[in-house]
Amino acid sequence: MTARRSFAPSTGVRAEATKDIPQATIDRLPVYLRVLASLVERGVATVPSAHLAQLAGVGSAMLRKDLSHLGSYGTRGVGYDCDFLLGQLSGVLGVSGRCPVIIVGIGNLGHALAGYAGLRARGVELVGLLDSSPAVIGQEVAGHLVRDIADLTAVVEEQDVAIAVLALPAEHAQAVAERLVACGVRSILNFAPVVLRVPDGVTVRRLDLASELQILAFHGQRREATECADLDDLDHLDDLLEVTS
Amino acid sequence: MTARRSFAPSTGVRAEATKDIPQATIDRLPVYLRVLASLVERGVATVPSAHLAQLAGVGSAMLRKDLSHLGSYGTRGVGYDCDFLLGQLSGVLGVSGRCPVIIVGIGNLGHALAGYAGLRARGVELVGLLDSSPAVIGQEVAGHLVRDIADLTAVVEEQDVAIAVLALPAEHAQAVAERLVACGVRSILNFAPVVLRVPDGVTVRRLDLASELQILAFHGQRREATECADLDDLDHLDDLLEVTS
DNA sequence: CCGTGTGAATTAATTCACAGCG
DNA sequence: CGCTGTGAATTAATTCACACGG
Repeated sequence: MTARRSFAPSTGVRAEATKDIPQATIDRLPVYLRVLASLVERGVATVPSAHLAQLAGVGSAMLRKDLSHLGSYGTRGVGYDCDFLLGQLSGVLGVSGRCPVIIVGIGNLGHALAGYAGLRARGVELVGLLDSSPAVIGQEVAGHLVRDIADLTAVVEEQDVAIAVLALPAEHAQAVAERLVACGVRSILNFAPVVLRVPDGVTVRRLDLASELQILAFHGQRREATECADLDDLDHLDDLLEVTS
Repeated sequence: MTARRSFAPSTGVRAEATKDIPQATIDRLPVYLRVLASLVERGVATVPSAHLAQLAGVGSAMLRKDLSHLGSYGTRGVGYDCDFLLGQLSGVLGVSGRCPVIIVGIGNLGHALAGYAGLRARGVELVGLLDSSPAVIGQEVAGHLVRDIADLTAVVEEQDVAIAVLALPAEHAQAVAERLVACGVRSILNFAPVVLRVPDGVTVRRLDLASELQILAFHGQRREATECADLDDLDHLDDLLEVTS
């Protein structure tokens, strides 16, 4: 057992709320964070909720409600201090300190994920790549040496890994997930198209290309159906006729 | 303008409901679909909601409520016919007919996505790869020739493309999205970390690695916080003590 | 004034609990 | 008798609308 992750971040954001923040809000914070980062980079000092909301693609009321769950960080009549809010959001999300991530499974997808340069800028640090295939072990990918999955425990403890990304075939995902949990990893991002069974207290998020496409297929289909219905609905003509009046 | 997507799928599932199905339900259908496929493959004929729910990682009440939005497809005292339900779900999602997809941006990620073999089995068909870089155009990737993005309109019309996957750098995503919309594509899966601005009637889903990791970071952090609180809460000892009693 | 923060109202999603069918 | 389908109850999320501070 090595030192657990550095306990309290430097910023003044701490236990405060962190609890009872709605999940739906949490899901949107990364978007706000990214938009803020781009504003700061462009030298914008302060931004009103309406503008920030527009950039994030949400309504301004919702944005204000979301932020109100973290505290009162705005100035009435002005808006939010970009720099300050950026720091607050980072703190709440837990990416203001060290946030070490490993990728397990260095196939096509693992390769691509490892090569995604934007991670560091967004507060998470890639600290290890693991695979079981001798064909990959020992290779260097994105500046990291691919290690044997047999070394999993060692890597997790050395680096105090917080999150593991699973980018491996569906049939191995459950077994690897169990090993991760046994090593103490409690957050898993699963790219394999299976539902992982994990004990309480472990958080899993699943990202599945095919599922997303199927959901989009539904919307596409529904749209065609309602378009058909619209042909019966001649109100559209009013818009055209008003031009002549 | 070429023939629009084949109008009505062969199955008896059609306009029926399709409307007023809650979004949260739609988001879960792909999971049910995959679990059912695996049951059918294993020769299971019929499955009760409790079992199906367990495999899908949801509560049985929710599963039944979800299915009830599509119709009454179960048999009381028995459960659901796997084969039949599979067909119904495919129909509702719109993957029982042709569902042609293109990938725009054949970098590391696009490569990996193109190579994902599971798509066909899940009802969507990869029909084209596009990129703007001469270094990639003309190469064969996953059995498809990479075409010039200048041919976008041609490809979309030839193949009657329903969905486009964006796997390109953030700075190009908005421009390409606009071109897609102009070509008539109304469903976009966006892997770039930007919020796309699209007209009403176009559906965009965003998949962002960094955002997902940040959300997991939040949960990891919150867990540590509550664990600390638990140190004050000595009830755990009861469990240990009971062994001796 | 302008824009935040927030109660109150609305709408969506989940869970409960049980009537009723095979 | 077991399991579906569903109203009713609960809980979560979103939107409204406006009081209040800078």
